[in-house]
Amino acid sequence: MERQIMHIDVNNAFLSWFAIWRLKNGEEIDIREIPSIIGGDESRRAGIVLAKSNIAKQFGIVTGETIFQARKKCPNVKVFQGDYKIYREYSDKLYKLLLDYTDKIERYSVDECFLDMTEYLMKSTLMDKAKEIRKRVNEELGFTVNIGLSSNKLLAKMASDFEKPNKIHTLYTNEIEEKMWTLPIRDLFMLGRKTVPKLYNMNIKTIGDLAKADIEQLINKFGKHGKIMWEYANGIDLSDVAYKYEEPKSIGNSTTLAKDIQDLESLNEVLLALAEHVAYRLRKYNMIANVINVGLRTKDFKDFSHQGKLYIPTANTKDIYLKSKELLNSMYKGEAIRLISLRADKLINKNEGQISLFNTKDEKKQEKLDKTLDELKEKYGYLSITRAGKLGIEKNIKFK
DNA sequence: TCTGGGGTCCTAGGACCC
DNA sequence: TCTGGGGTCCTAGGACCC
Repeated sequence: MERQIMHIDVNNAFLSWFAIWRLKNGEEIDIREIPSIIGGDESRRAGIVLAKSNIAKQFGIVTGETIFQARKKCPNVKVFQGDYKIYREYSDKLYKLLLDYTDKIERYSVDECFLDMTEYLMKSTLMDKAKEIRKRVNEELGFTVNIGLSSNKLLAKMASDFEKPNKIHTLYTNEIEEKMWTLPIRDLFMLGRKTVPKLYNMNIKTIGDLAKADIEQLINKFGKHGKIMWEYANGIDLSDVAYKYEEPKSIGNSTTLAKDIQDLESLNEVLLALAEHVAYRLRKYNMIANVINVGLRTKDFKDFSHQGKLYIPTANTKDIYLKSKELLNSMYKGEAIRLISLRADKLINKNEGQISLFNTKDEKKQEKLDKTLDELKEKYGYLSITRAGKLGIEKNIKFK
């Protein structure tokens, strides 16, 4: 039976949500009505455009470019910083509203959902439901969404990306040729800045060109990715709406440093702050890590990383810090570093991890210490009590 | 005051084993 | 004498997404 899939995408999510929040908190100006952007912190060298108003878009401002470039295009663009907590709050409101329609909802990101409506339609059509959802989101939550309708996730997602804002589009199999094959290949999901030029060199310029290309040749050149891009171009996607909770496979944090750092001691201090945060998040998920990965970005944007297995899977701050320090020290050759990252990988649920025979007294002590500190963080805020905080480096790093 | 941060998945090559 | 082949695990790097 043909599935009934809906993809919902919040228009200019970060900017719209921040606009509503401001209005609710007594601000007069609706930043959706002026040239405005949500951007990162320029003083911390994180000054990129994260979202833009429709008016800012008319000036040619695009997501991902620097705020510096955005200002050149529109000198009086207003820049706001936004807040992830606010985004989360509105994302949750949307999710709750959608639960009125189906519980088969995949939260693909903070501002995108897939809905499997196959078993929830009764007499009404998918289009009826989409219209109702759009209306209710407008009236009850105060923002707009684009909705894509089709028989699989890929096509629904492509559809929601058509004309914006506040629009509903269909992209059923019989519409692929007319609505999708005419688009340039860069519009196809999963084709990014590295692959598009390669396809151009093969004289594949539209999604239609790709759909009609020789699949064997694509697999030859791109491996598994070649098969997927050919299938997507032909509107083939058998994946299910992943509505069940899934445990994270990795948890990491990274930070762009306010200034390049060129000595190991200082890098180690930043690493401690990262370790503390990553381990804290692991414990909140009740997960333990088998592998630790440390990454560096040099001042000229060269990325490299080292990873290593832990002797015992853990979520202890100290153990994670010591492992990451070992990795950092083995890889660092004195470059000027712009960004440092720490990622806990190959995670398993703590309850699934075998009760370690090697669990030493010291580890139990660490676990207890971490637990105490976590409780204080819950009570008084994350930054109230950090090991790294003592070193005064928190101001270099931003945590939620 | 030029370029975020959090993720997932894939691949190539080396080590090691039989 | 002149160099297998399959399988698995591990690591570094990279592509892509929002």
